[in-house]
Amino acid sequence: MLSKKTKYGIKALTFLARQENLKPVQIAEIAKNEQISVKFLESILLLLRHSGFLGSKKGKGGGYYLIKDPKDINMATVYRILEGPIALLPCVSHNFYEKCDDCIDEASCSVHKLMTEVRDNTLMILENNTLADISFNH
Amino acid sequence: MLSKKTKYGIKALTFLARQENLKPVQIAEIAKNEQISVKFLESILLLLRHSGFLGSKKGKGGGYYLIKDPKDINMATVYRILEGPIALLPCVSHNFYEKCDDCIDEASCSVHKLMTEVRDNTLMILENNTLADISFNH
DNA sequence: GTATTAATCTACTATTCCGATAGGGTAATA
DNA sequence: TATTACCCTATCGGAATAGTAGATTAATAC
Repeated sequence: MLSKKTKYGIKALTFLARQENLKPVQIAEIAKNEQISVKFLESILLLLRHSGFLGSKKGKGGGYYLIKDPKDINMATVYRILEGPIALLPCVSHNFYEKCDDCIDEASCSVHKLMTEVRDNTLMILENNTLADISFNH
Repeated sequence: MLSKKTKYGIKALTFLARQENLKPVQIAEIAKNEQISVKFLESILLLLRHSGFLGSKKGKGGGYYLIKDPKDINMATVYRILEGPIALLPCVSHNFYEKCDDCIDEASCSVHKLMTEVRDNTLMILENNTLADISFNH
């Protein structure tokens, strides 16, 4: 299951992508529109800023804004930053690989086989979607 | 991430599918071969029995055995019983649907849109795989 | 230069779930 | 009738999630 952190993060990015101008949007405004706890959203936006998606401006008229074109924001990257591994098992993950304690041979592991297939497909979908793709109807 | 319950459950089903005869296999034997805690596996096998995949025999020479042909055991069904919803969000799930508290309109929700695509694909893969498919090389 | 605004940072808390464990009960078989 | 092995209930520590609180810092407006 997707964590609320990821869900809220994607919603916030979408909200910013849908802004008509590039003026900073306050945390409180995003939180109100997307029904998210202000403080929780705060920590998510900070993470997205540190990850290079958002810029921020302090003081009056401040807030957060996208520093990349939504067309250039890949949802696989966003997913990995907010949620973590795309794979459902560490032994199937590219970026977060870990060997199973209980598994002697990955090649003969039925779970590994099935989850690799799921992973490959999910990754393909996330990589083929940008923030622009999911934010606008076309 | 996949729970150990699901991982162990699938491994146990695979172990039983790979048996050459249909004699009951003891919990302890499966647990030893797959490196699973006996007591934890016990609860998983019980669930799989209640769900109609396994039969059991008590007393000496007892144990668990498949009561379906591995070709007829669909991995989507297994996944739903062990892990729960296939969808990453309740609002995207067919079998476990729940409306989001924070979401006013699903049609315009970017997360909903993306996760629906992921779900459809994952479901397709799980439905196209049987226990036989993942247990044997062909 | 002072007040206001809004992001930043640190720390804490309540709740839930997971994985595992313990121990006795019950039914089938030899 | 003794043994084997499944069946059932209860519990528990640890980790993660989601949210909360409060103080700090930086930018802007007057």
